[in-house]
Amino acid sequence: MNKILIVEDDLSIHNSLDELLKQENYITYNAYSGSEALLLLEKNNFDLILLDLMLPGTSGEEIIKRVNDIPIIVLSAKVSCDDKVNCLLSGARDYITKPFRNKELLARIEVQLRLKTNSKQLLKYKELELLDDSHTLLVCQKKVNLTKTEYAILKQLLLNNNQVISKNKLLDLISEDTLDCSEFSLKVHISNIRKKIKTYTNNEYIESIWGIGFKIKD
Amino acid sequence: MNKILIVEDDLSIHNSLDELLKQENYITYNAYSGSEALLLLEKNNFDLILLDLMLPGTSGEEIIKRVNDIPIIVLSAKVSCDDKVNCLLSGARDYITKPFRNKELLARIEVQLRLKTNSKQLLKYKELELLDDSHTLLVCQKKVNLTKTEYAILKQLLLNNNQVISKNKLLDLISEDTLDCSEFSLKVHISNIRKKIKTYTNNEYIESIWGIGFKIKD
DNA sequence: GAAAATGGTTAAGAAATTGTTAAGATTTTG
DNA sequence: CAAAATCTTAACAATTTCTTAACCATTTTC
Repeated sequence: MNKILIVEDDLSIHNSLDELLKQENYITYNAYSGSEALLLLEKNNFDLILLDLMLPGTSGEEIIKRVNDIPIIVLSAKVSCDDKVNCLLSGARDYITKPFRNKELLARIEVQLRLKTNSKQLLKYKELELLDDSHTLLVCQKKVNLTKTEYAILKQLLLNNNQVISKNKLLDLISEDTLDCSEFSLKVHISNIRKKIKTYTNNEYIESIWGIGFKIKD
Repeated sequence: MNKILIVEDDLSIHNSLDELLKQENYITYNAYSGSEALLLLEKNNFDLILLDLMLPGTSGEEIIKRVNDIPIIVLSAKVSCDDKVNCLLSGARDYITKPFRNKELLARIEVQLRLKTNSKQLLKYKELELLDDSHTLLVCQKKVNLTKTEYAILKQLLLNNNQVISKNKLLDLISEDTLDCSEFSLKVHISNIRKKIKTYTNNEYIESIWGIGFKIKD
């Protein structure tokens, strides 16, 4: 679920952008002036900013200088080479001149967001996503809190996707992260993981192989 | 010293690109066909690829699919939206239509190379801002004094924004700034930082990941 | 089809980790 | 050197997680 901030004062452009992005399942935030954008930037963590240059309040160029760690795509009617070069050199990642094709905008947005997620280590399977560096599980893009042991178990199952892991092997694999885990508690943990996954989807993910162990359902 | 591979079969365009880049102190490598490009890619480690689409031998589109870890800027006479979208979605970082201004090309090259080197993030997150020189923290623009150790801890957490840092790793990271910090005192410091942040905002910023460590809340 | 074995769920208490506070030790500053 | 600031330690409280155990469901075996 990527969060995109739209900074644009022209209402009709702003609304059509907003609609377009929502159709693509982005979460949009709306600023109609430069100063409003700066306020939102203080409260939220965005994945991308779409930025008009000619804004009431703080100018787009000013915002580029203030923002450092969030990719910015400039959307501007200014077609001059100098404007482009200025923005790109002062920190913008891309510069698209109006009018533009929606498909191209979406593709260029994808490029920037791809860079973010590419650097992250993740285990993905259908609706499940395990973000290793933030130690979180996303089920249908929604955060689910797992305990240390639950996380370790699910990680091993996903690592050995579609392969059966015996209970003993599983216990062995997670033994670095947790001590004293027995077969008794393993089944409780599995049950708890299933319950947590079930809060956001009806699909079963952990399959029991009778007498042997568990695997991720194909 | 950045190494750029130019993949272009038109001799006059190729040569003028080569000259332009050399003037800017880039090291250029030259491929005049797709297959030649692939050969060079096997032997060398480039920082950037400038890629024409219509090539003898392997096509530009094919090369985009083969290359994964090197930023590609497509330079093409194809102006259609579909061509752009195709390239961008299949892995290119940028797409410039011919003819183009040299200055714009150079700026867009800078953007891609900047991403490589500019991995350090600014220490600003939502309502928090760390002023690196004066050892102060701004919470909602208000000054808060941090001690040396507190500053070091928060700095490491913000540098690894939204990523879990184990307690041991954290202690290791701050060991340059402070000696003898144990897990016992770490939790006291975290508690004190939280208390200080709380004087100006009700938002939680430092999250505990049970059994592992801490991270900045998303 | 009944008995035995395995798997699933639940709840409660045990165990481990984290949070808070205060006091004394240490370091820094004037 | 004394005062102030900072850091560490330790004790206790609060919280989260883990294990145990009982009970029920399902599958296998005989």
